[in-house]
This record gives sequence, C-alpha cells and structure tokens, in this order.
Amino acid sequence: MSFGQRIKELRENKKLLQRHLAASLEIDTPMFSKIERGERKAKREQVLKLAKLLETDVDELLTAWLADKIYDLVKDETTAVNAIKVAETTLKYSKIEKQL
Amino acid sequence: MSFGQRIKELRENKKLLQRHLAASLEIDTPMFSKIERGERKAKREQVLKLAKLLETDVDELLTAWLADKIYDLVKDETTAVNAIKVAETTLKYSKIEKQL
DNA sequence: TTATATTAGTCAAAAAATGACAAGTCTAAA
DNA sequence: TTTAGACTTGTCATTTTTTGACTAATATAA
Repeated sequence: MSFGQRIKELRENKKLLQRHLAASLEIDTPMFSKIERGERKAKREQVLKLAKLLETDVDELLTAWLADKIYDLVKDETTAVNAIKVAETTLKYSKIEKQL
Repeated sequence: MSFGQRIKELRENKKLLQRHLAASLEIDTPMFSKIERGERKAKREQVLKLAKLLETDVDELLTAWLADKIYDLVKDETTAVNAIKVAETTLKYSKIEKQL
C-alpha cells in the first residue's frame, strides 16, 4: 500500500477531513489531496507530523513514504530490479562497516 | 562498485584522461572529476554517452548509476532496508500488471 | 438548490542540481 | 628545484525541479 493510500485510510478511520490535517501541516487542502493521491510527495517532516497526528507508527509511514520515492526513482528503468539489488547489498555492507 | 569507480576503471584501461571524456560530455574537467569520485551525479544521457565512449555495456553502467541514486536516497534512513524491499515488491507487481 | 469536501490546473517561490571558473595539490620529468 | 600536466577543491551563477498558493471545477449530501 502506498503512503498516500495509507494516510487516507488512517485519516478516514479517525473521521478527520483533509482540511484538518492540511491545517496541521500548514499546507492547503488541494496540496494535501495531491499527497494523498500520490500526485505530490510529502516532505520528510510532514511524514513525522502525520504519524503523530494519526497516532500511528512513524517507521511504518516512513517505510511507505521512502518506498514510494524509490519506486518513483526507478520505475521507468529497465535495470530497476538489478539496481535495487545492488543498492541493497551496498547498504548492508555500509551498515557492517559502521559497526567496526 | 560505484558508478564513478567503474568509470574511472574503464577510463584508465583505455588510457584516457579526464579531459578527454569531459570534452566529449561537454563539461569541464573538475565536473568530470566530481562525477568519478561520486561527489556529483551524472545525468542519464551522460551515462549513455559514457557507455559508448568507453565501449562498455550500457545496462551495466545504468545499473551502477541507478544503484548509486537509490543508495543516496535511502542511506540515512533507518527504514532503508524495509523500504527497498517494499519498493522491489511493488515494482515486480507493476511489471506483471503491464503484461496483462 | 446549497453547502461542504475533494480534485484539477496554473503559476510563483523556494530548493536542489548542474555547470563554469579560479585556484589549489600532487606527481613526474627536466 | 622548477615546470608542466593531471586532477581536485571551493565558490558562485544558472538551470531545473519541487513545493505551495490560488482559482476554479467536480462531487456528494442535506
């Protein structure tokens, strides 16, 4: 499930309107609508605020948000799957290095 | 191996200088140097040109280049590994959908 | 209808990426 | 030890992309 879909689901569960959350994020309703539909990407700090406002796990939202960004970056590339695998490997190695 | 490292390796194998490739890409030498060291990212069209100039497989370079971009996007996130997995799954599903 | 919620489209402002330029380091040959 | 060439560093301007506000449109419900 995409970040926007998840936000919408959580918002509706809490019976909140777009304008409520938009106001909390200090953006207008059209902008919030676009974030919910994936037409625009939220900023990282907005994700953090939304996790609080929606009383949900911030890591769950950050994961969905970041996954959207990765997908967006690679979706038109034929080498996407390979590149993701390479990046994942690099990431794991870099984590091991940091432990040393 | 990162994109920059691979470019440098291929360039040195062919006994080319940075200024040769920089000129072909119509950028200056400092800029090329930065791309090789990963301080700046190459543009997609520059990757294509480099594959021709260095007579190497374009998909190999595109993979390394894209992997760098993904790594850059996620490297500071604690949710990086999970997000990558989610993105990979989404990607695979989107490919199946396109086949229908 | 009328009011409210959401979406669509356009444009300006802000932020990030890209590149040029000047000056620096490093190495090897003279 | 100079000199020349290859490469790197730092800074600034330009271009491109992202973000957001605004207006207007659509949809839905009372």
